[in-house]
Amino acid sequence: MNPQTADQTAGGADGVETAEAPQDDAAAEAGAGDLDRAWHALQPAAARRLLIAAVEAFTVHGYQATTTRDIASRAGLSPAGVYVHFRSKEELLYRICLFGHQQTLALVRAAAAGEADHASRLAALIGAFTVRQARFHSVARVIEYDLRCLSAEHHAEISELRREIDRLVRELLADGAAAGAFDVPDPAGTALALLSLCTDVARWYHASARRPPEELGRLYADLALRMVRPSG
Amino acid sequence: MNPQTADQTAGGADGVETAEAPQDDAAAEAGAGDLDRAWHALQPAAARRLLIAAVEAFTVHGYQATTTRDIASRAGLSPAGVYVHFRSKEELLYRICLFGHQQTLALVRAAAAGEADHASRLAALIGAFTVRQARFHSVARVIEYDLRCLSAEHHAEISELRREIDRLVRELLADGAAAGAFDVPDPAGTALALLSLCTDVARWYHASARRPPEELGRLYADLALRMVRPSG
DNA sequence: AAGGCGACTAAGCGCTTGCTTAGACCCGGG
DNA sequence: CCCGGGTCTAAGCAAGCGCTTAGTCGCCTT
Repeated sequence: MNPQTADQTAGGADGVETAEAPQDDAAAEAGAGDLDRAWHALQPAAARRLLIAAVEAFTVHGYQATTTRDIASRAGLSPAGVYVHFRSKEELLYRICLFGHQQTLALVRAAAAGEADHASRLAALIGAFTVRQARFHSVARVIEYDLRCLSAEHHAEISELRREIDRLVRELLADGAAAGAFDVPDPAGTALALLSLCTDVARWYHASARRPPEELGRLYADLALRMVRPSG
Repeated sequence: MNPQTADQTAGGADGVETAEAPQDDAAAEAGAGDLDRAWHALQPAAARRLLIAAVEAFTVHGYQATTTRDIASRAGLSPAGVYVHFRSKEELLYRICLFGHQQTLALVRAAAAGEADHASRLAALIGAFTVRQARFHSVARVIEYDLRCLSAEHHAEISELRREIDRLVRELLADGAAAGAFDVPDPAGTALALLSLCTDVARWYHASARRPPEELGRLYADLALRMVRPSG
């Protein structure tokens, strides 16, 4: 339907600019090797290749504007080859969302569990989530942007995972406040803001961003601590 | 963190739940009266009706999945009626993005200019931006989500406006830090985070959110001040 | 060597898309 | 009363969509 520029800008030092170009692959493939490793559990290989191809295509054009022919050709198959492994285009999206959310939830749980005090737990959680959103920004973008294209049933299932992540953050803030470690007048609102901040990384981050994932993770962890820091 | 098909949530007290339904209009039309007032300058009336109809449709389905027939019928016209006023579907999106960004830029400039000290300026800017993103969440969502569907030329033009907003925030942070009012180790990163926070409101906010725009604005302004507050 | 089975393709079906065309309608000025 | 120009519609075109079908290929088992 439309020509288009591959990424949009948020406005920050990282979000801005990227002159027009690399369009498909330079940006997507930087993470594609990582992704192939991270998703190695997905078998058979042709199915995994299709999922990764779908992530690339969805990231660039969005779910709705991506054709199954595009996905198939990125995976080196004919158009009909997709349907050997997946029932429909929507199932590709569903598998991406499901696996992506499961991995994120596991990561966030582990990060929060590995620390002793409330502040370290919050910093670890926000930092780990941010790093993941940046490193796997292609997957993250599909997961965050194209959620609404899922069928009602699949959407409900994924929403459950998202609520679980939300619950984790909110409880951490409430516990920290109860223990006197945090000053949080509005725990629900603050949890919302923190997750929103991490989520939105998927929108503006791109492979050539000048800020590496780890540095962004440290920045966001610091900002999170500032948001809950007692004032005195 | 998420309910249903029509809109998605980020996860907080506001984002969650809204049982499945009103889909098209109940949610969109709450703000549509506001929008008709806010966009009254756009003439002729049929063109404005089409733009508002396009905002509604794009918000619900996204630009790519919206048909020109849907837009036309929401505006009470036949499919061909669109092309009397606009060259193409993309021009509708462009006009929405252009007008929306111009209004946001003007609002943000005015908010920052109306205050004396650095902290008040920051709070006013973030608060005003947040309130606008929440109140006109339909427009905001189109503007933030569907940017990439613009033609390369139009995309570049809108990006210029976005960079201007970014510059405003970054300079405010730098000035405040120079004057000793703020503690900001990473002004560019913090500006990015602040704008990202406001931008993302468009993703999760919906008309029936339990938190009214003004309350969210106060929360976000407070969080912004906490992010830059000197630690002593 | 024969048979069976999953992976894959060439071709194409039915449908929807953005947009065009030819013409009907409305309304104010002569 | 007629005309001219802007507004709008009914009908439809070419292109592209998701997905199916019928059949081929190549590997594994026996």
